[in-house]
Amino acid sequence: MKKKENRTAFVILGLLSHENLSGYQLKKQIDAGLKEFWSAGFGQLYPTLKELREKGLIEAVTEGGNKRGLTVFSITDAGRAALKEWLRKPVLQQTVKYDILLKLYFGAALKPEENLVKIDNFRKQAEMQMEKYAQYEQVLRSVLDDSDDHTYFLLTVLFGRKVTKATLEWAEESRQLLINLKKEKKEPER
Amino acid sequence: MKKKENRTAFVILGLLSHENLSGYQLKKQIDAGLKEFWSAGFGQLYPTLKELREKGLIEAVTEGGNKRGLTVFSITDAGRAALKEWLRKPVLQQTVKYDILLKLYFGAALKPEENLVKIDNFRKQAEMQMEKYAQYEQVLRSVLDDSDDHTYFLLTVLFGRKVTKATLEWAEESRQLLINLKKEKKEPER
DNA sequence: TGAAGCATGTAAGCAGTTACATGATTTC
DNA sequence: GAAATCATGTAACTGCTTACATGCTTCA
Repeated sequence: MKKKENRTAFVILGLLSHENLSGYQLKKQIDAGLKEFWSAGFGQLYPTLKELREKGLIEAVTEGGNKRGLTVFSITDAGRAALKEWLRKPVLQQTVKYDILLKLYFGAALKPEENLVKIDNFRKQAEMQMEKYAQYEQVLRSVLDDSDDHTYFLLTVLFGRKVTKATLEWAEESRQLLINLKKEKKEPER
Repeated sequence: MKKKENRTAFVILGLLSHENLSGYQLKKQIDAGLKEFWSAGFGQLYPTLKELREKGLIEAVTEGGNKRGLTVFSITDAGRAALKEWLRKPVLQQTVKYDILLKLYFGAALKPEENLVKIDNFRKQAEMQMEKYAQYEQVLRSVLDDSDDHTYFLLTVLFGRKVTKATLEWAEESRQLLINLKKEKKEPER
């Protein structure tokens, strides 16, 4: 049976390639830097850490005199090799599952008004997202020359910004289409 | 324990609200009309159909004189009610997991050239996508007044088109950023 | 002293994927 | 007669989420 790649394992390896971290700190890093396109719970993180350790891809280092149970991990040479191998594998096209599109596809079962509310909520979320991206971008551009990493971080932020902006435009266009649908119902067949 | 909503079940209910279908036909409909934002395998479909039947949300009808084992399903009133209830539930913001962003986030571990190839492959896929969306859009606009459904189908196509176009712009901008990174390496610190 | 945050972990369960098995029908 | 497609289903597994358990530290 073809083994699926556990992407969480590679996210851990990737973050540990930047700096040594504990499980808890990994979670925080993911929530801070990757939350727009990745998420991970403790229930996934801790077992994966254990697995990576057994495979010799990471080690527990517990630096700074073992302050109450904090287990800090570092990546091994084998870990770095595994990370690079994964990074080099071509990215397969994947179906991105959007709940909003799923519900709109069957939208004719509801009134246009109800779908308009859905689109409006989506728009509001996207607007809040845009503000965050603008902040991220500003910060990253100001430290862009400090490290190659920053350019790559910026790429992911730019992606989010562009895509979110596109969804805002879509929301406006969709609003118009649904308003037209409403009008046709009021004055049918002309 | 809070029960997760089995979205595949609602996709089935949604499609059956349009017309009666067998498991095999459902798979084909999903691959044809929803594949840009949803996918489902037989291993998920058949057990879910069984479950929906046990709950009384769908019925086996086997119309047209039972031609060799073809089991056609229809939605019940209870099924329609369940579908509407789900459609009305607000859509929660979800993390959309993009493998390409994950890999680019850790891109500094590779050479800029390798990441450029990644972005270029992504761009090519997006370009092919765009052609499909253009075709879908043309067809749907020509039959827009035939059914309310078509407006809602069009919304999902427009979403795909806008977002894909945004990713194309992003690919171009990203290319430039990585080319700059390459140049800086050749003439460092000036 | 009590809340918030730090820190690690387990158990249960669901969604979804992959591979496999089986056989009928259609088409070249 | 072979290949492609139609058609249904099961078994095994993985990835991930949710809920729960536990205890320490910091700070108002």
